[in-house]
Amino acid sequence: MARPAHTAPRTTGSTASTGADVGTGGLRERKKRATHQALQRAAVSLFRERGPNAVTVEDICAHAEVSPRTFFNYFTSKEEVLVPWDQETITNTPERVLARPDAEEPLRTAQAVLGEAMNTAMSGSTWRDQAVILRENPELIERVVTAFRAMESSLVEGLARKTGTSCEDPYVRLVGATAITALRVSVQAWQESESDSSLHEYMDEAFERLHRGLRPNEQ
Amino acid sequence: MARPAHTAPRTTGSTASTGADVGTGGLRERKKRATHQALQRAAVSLFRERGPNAVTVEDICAHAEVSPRTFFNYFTSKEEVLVPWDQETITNTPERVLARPDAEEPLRTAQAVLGEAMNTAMSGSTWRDQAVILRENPELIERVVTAFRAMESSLVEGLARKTGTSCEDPYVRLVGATAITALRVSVQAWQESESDSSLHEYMDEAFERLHRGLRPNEQ
DNA sequence: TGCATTTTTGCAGTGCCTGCACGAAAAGTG
DNA sequence: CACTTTTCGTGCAGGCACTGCAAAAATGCA
Repeated sequence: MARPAHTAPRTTGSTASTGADVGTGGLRERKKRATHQALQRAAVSLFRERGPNAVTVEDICAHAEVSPRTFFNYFTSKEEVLVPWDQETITNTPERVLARPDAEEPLRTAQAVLGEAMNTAMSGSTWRDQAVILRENPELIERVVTAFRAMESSLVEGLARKTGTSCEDPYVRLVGATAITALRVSVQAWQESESDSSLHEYMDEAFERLHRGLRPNEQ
Repeated sequence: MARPAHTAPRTTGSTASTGADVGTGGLRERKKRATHQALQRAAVSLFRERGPNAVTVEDICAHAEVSPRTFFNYFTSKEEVLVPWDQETITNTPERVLARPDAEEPLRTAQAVLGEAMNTAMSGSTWRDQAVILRENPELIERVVTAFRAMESSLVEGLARKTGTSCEDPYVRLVGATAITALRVSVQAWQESESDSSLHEYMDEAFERLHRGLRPNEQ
């Protein structure tokens, strides 16, 4: 049930984005990135082939050519390979919130910051497949939500600092939680639409509705 | 990971509320209710004593005096004992949505129906303890959210029928998801406040903010 | 009482996930 | 280049959640 902090190889500085910055850091850094990526690629690939239920951690590690034990040095659970954001993006969030204009309404700020975050996520090499897996196995969203919650906290922290209140402030919390929810709904709608339209269009629509107090469309 | 339907004893009609209707139905019905309740009580009680991590299914069953196997005839997971709603409440939801005035805005409808649902939940004998457990172990909320998702679906279905659209309609989905989120935030705030004020006050505040487009308090 | 149905239980098994301790690879040091 | 220190990969041993299956017990009904 509860997942305590694991003994993951610490991320010593520098970006940990999957795609970029490949040559940065020492040998160690590079190897860690390689292992992480290998595991993620293997997992996502197998998940798509057979469906997540039919893939064991052992399978993943066989493909990634590491010991099964190693998997849990990088991910706390089997499903964590599906989270769209890296740690960097999450920890960055408060700063990015503070970087927004002072006069901006919190909901708008959240919209903008989450938009940026999704851009980062979508530039990852496995995003497409991840999206397909989540569409075909909606149950998994529950598990992935843990990562969303981390983002929510980060968002709330930023908003709290920006508005000069605390993270426990009900208003700030509500904005954070609602924004994440809007994101979730948008991603889902976007995935189901097999669409040519971009995720951002769905996000804009959702946030616009929120901003209008969720009133029904006057037509 | 994914939790397929389990082989639970079928709930043949009649309410399954923990407290009320104790004498209804045949011996079988009563015994089933008794077992369910015994398991839930035992689990909640042990969770409070030792913390959920230190309680095994075996422990729970020992206290409830049933076989460990039986636990999973009633609950699909260890944490399911913590969900605040019974199946009845969830399946009822679409009807209750339709019973609301035609002119009412969807967000208001959601607020009203969730309010009723929480009243039912709070009348359960284990609610107080459940609330404490969730407060002390916020990680568990993630798991319990599964049940919230079921409620969300039910809510969306009702709203869709009420407004003459489909369950896939983005607006209806957004309202449902947002309402559940507001509920979650409200419950959390209420729990943390050690308060004399009622949950409904927190819910009203949250929904009012939503209705106003999450704009910051003009002061 | 005898038969059909439902629920409980034991058993055996799969697989996630953990702590621990050891060896190897890499980094820092002189 | 040796020498120490840190970090990472790995094997092992084990706990525990959860599942399907089939026998056994309990209940409902004629």
